[in-house]
Amino acid sequence: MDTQNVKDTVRQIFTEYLNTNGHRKTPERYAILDTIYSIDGHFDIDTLYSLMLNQEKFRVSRATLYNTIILLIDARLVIKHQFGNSSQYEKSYNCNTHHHQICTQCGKVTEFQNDELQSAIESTKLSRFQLSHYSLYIYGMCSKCVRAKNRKKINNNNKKEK
Amino acid sequence: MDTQNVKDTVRQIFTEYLNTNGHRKTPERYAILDTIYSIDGHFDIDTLYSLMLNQEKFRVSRATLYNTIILLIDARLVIKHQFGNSSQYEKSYNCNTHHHQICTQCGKVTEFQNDELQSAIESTKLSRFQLSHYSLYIYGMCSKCVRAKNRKKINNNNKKEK
DNA sequence: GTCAGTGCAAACTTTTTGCAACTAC
DNA sequence: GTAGTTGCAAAAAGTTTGCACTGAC
Repeated sequence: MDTQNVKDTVRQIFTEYLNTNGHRKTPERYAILDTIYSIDGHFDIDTLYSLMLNQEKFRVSRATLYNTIILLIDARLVIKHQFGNSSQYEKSYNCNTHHHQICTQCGKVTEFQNDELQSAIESTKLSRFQLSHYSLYIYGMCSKCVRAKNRKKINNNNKKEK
Repeated sequence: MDTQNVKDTVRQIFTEYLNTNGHRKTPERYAILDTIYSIDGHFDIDTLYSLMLNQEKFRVSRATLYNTIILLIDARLVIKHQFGNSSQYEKSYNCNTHHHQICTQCGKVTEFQNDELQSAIESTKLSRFQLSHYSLYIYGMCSKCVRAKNRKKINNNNKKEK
């Protein structure tokens, strides 16, 4: 499915969602949905805000962004992550499921796919719970930080020996 | 292993960690470690702060709590979660691995264990990455919120039909 | 016309930072 | 004695809230 097709489809899904839940169909909401589906990968509210400002298509306030994104999450069109300080968001319709590898030292986030893992998680039986989505965060150190840390340890040992 | 044994062991691990990394062994740090290992389940900085105040054993500032907890995470004695608004922490030595089920409506967090899932995650091969720990968050709606939401939808449909 | 939704600014919460005082080494 | 730590208070960062105005229905 190409980008325009996806955008049309999610707009439809959103319209249905707004109808079903008795919300109004404002231009702000559609502009936000559209912008989000133009972004690849993660973004935070601030990034989205600047992006929409620069586009000059539609100016929306941060408050509206926060409000709308709650609806989009509820409509299953966006998912929310919480690594680092600010919440990160991501479009979720027609996107490959992926997992996240996070370096505890430098904070770098890498995505990876693993079908076995995915099916193991999806086949898990949950009691009294309607699954909507999931996030797997794998924490550790990237090779770069492992090396940096080893150097530091060696320095400390040298100091002690003096 | 009983609680006192665990506390002694983690104190040793922490001492080694502080030595290896050239940090000082302050009484504040050990008091914090001790308090954390008295808590079952999740806690946030504010809870830990009040807890330590009430104990009257040792008064530490929030700044020190933030500083120390970074060391404890690095020493693999504590893990950090980020659901909800504030960061949640949890002791991690000698604890069963568990996964988290989070209701997107009411925010309720339930823990569950699943050995198959655990081994699937732990056997995943990661390139250029030294795994330290991981968190699996499963989002969805708890049975209570599913029912509440259905009632709301029915109400909206009724309104439209009038 | 009505009320949900918006923008703005202020308030609030959580976390970080700068600095003087303290203390582990 | 020195430099890593602490406590405090101020600042920063992210998010929520109150209120007047707007526009979708």
